[in-house]
Amino acid sequence: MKVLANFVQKNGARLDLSLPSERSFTYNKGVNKKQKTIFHMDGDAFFVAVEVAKNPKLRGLPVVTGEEKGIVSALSYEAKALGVHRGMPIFQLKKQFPQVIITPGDYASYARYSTKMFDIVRRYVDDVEEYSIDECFADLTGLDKPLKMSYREIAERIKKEIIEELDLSVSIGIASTKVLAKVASKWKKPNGLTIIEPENIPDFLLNTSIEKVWGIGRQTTEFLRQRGIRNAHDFISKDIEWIRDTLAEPYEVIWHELRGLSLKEIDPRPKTKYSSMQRTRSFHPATNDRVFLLSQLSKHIEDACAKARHYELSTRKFSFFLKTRNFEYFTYSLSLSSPTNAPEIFISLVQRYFDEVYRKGVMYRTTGVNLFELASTSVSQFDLFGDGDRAHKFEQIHKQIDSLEDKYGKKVVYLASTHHARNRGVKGTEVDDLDRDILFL
DNA sequence: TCTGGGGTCCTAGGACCC
DNA sequence: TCTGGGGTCCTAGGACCC
Repeated sequence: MKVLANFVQKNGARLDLSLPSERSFTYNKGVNKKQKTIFHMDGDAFFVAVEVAKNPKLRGLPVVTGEEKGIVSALSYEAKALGVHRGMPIFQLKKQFPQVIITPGDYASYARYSTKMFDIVRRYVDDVEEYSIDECFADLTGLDKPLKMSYREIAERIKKEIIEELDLSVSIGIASTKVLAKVASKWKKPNGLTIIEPENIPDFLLNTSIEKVWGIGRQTTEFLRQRGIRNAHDFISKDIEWIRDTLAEPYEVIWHELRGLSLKEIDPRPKTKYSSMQRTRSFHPATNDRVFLLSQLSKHIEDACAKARHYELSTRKFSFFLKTRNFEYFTYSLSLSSPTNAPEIFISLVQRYFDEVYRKGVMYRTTGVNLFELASTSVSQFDLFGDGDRAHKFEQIHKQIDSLEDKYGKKVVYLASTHHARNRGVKGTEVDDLDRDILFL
């Protein structure tokens, strides 16, 4: 039995394994004064819904997206009703459910619809936190007066406008905290609107199993279940001291939020900056081909660096990893003397240290790279003494290539070390590709 | 020399999310 | 359910310092 690392230090002798004896919970009235009204909205089967909005002939049919990934990444309610589930391999889907319509993901469209959907919310409230492509939070506190509508009416208007203008349906939850608003929006799906009033918190939580709570995942669910905590109400019935002594700090925040005390702020700042970027790819069958694996890593670095340059971000820190057929990770982390976003620098390091993680007899299923601690590329960060000079030259070259590619379309130019990965499985195209592409390094 | 008590900074890796 | 890809945040513990 694996114990969650976060718990290791604290779950010594003093565990209380008993069930909470009292199942009644009284809402803390002191909190009422600063009662907030938090709104959470969640797109219903969003990716697939956009496919249907683009092509209404698909309405009412079992549809999934994710063809290019090889697994079902989103599915319509009709597909779900058949027994299709997220993560199901496409080949298996085809065999088992030949009637299901499979589409490739069209992320540009999803992003467009997402923006439009959030803009409708912004007609009513200025500060909207775009939590993911199909989910947002907003603080509606006090808006009922100036808008001369109840909170329910505001939510109904938003739903109506999204359906009429975008042909999409959403589910909305309203409660006094973000965690509760998430519980509410999940309560009825699709096309739901659920409001949790403070006095109804216990009822909702008694019917919310612990793993459904935002922030409580598989490991913590298992840990809590062993201690008799099955639903969210069991969780909030524990003393705060018990939570503090047994779990890590984020769970204390969840405990308060579930009781109605708002601690998680709405953060409306646009997420244009990334603090890390990663690129990974799995393949099957698993392989031990050293050249192939290196070439995959090269491609990942090239792609991640292209994105980093697009956002004008650089870093000194990066890592690469191989994942074995048995899902074991072997990671190698590196620090440079100065930040860069030139792939040549990272690739030469991967080539140098690859054998620190690679083993001859082992079969690998995934490769990946991670750039982290990304920061704005600053003009004045020349490193005249170290590797920075070399990196700087490459950065200049890439700047030129990037602007060329913007003009003439994507990926005309790529690194020679990536060639193998980009042409895998396409037979008889090698010569053509060499003709068309400019290779360097 | 077999031995402190503390602070800070960094890293690796885990858990979680969609 | 034999498991894709892209993120964020947290924390224990080591390194280093006085």
